[in-house]
Amino acid sequence: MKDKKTIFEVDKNNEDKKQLFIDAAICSLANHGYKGTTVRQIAKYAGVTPGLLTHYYQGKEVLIAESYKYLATQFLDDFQNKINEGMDNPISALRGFFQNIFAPENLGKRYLRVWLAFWTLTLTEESLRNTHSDIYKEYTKSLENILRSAYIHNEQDPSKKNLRSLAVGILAMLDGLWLECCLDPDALSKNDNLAIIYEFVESTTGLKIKTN
Amino acid sequence: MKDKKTIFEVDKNNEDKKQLFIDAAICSLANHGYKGTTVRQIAKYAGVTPGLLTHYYQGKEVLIAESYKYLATQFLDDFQNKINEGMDNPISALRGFFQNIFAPENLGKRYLRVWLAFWTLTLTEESLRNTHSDIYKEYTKSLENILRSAYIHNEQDPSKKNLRSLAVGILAMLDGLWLECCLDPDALSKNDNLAIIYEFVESTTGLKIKTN
DNA sequence: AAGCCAATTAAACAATTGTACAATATAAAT
DNA sequence: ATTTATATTGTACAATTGTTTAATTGGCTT
Repeated sequence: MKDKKTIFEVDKNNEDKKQLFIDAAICSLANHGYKGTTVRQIAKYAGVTPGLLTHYYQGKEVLIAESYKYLATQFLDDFQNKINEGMDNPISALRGFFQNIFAPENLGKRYLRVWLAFWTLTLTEESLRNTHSDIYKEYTKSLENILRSAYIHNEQDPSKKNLRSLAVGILAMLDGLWLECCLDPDALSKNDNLAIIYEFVESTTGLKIKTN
Repeated sequence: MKDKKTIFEVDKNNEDKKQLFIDAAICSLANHGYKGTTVRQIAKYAGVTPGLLTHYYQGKEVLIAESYKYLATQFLDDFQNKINEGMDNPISALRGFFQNIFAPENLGKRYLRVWLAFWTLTLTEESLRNTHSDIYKEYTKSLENILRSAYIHNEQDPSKKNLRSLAVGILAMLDGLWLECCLDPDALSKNDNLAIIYEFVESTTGLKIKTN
């Protein structure tokens, strides 16, 4: 199996130059933040000369917007794939989802730098706002589906629950915990976070999540 | 009573110049984001010439760091004051706290711009990280205190609950909902948010929050 | 080999940035 | 009124920014 490329490394030999620039832009955002992500810095990660950027993209801002769409879509796809794989046991799929979020390789300043840059752009570029909105809707919908399956799996009636509110609440708490973790890595350990999430999810959904 | 100044307006006649610059910096961040917050823009909001900034602050970055400390501290103080006032009825104080967060005047892009800029700085400046860490600790502690009081007020035993986990979880969900609200104002209404929060808080704490 | 087209480079552009500094204004103290 | 110290301005500067453009490369077709 191909080893999974992280967003912190760029394959300079990538023949798809448009994708190469996206990889380089994300990598630069992760390592140097929005301010440090200059055309020259992106070009360095791409192993290319600054002037080439405008040959493939209308400009720097457009490239970063495309990078956002790419990364957000990729995250959603990953999520949905993992969920669909584990649909035979929705509860353990849910558990895997939570654990993955707080896995060390998905935390840290470098990830936060990327999302801070994207959120910042969302405030000014309408196309990004629409991208975010679309992805968020699908995200919640997918989580609703797992919850529904989990209820059925437990022979409970999902129709008695407000699945949407549950999904939105859970995602909000995940975002909040993740944000705090990145801002202050010493504040909460992975186990702290999981315990909090499990407790909240069990209380509100009535589903048994924790393993004994 | 003095009308409360928002972070979107600056009193150019303020004789305390150091504070004037802080107000101007925050105002600029709110209206133009980190990228648009130049020394010249800050000076314009302060009604002053760009050169004056280095006379009162070591540089632009230092000023913004000070602005963060000021605003974060102010928010914490406001929170603690309101809580202390309502300590005779902790449950309604809690309710007021929730409602205040999702009041229209505390939402919106302009607020998010400020915090995105600050969070971004937190990733590079250690002093800001410490400020954030300190304030967050006090924030959770205060929320723990309300919860404890609420239990006692209801003649329940607070020692049976993990107050810290509850507080951290609630704050995380608030942050997540607030963030999503700012990024996509159409996604969730104020009532949506409150319903979600109330439901989660009631389920996990066992306290009755909702009004009939 | 010759010619052509796209990819890529290298250099230059004007604009904007944060900051430094000498000149000037202001107010207080003598 | 003169001095002194501080507050403020206006300008200049070097550095960096995103982008443009002419020159150069490299591979493909004929």
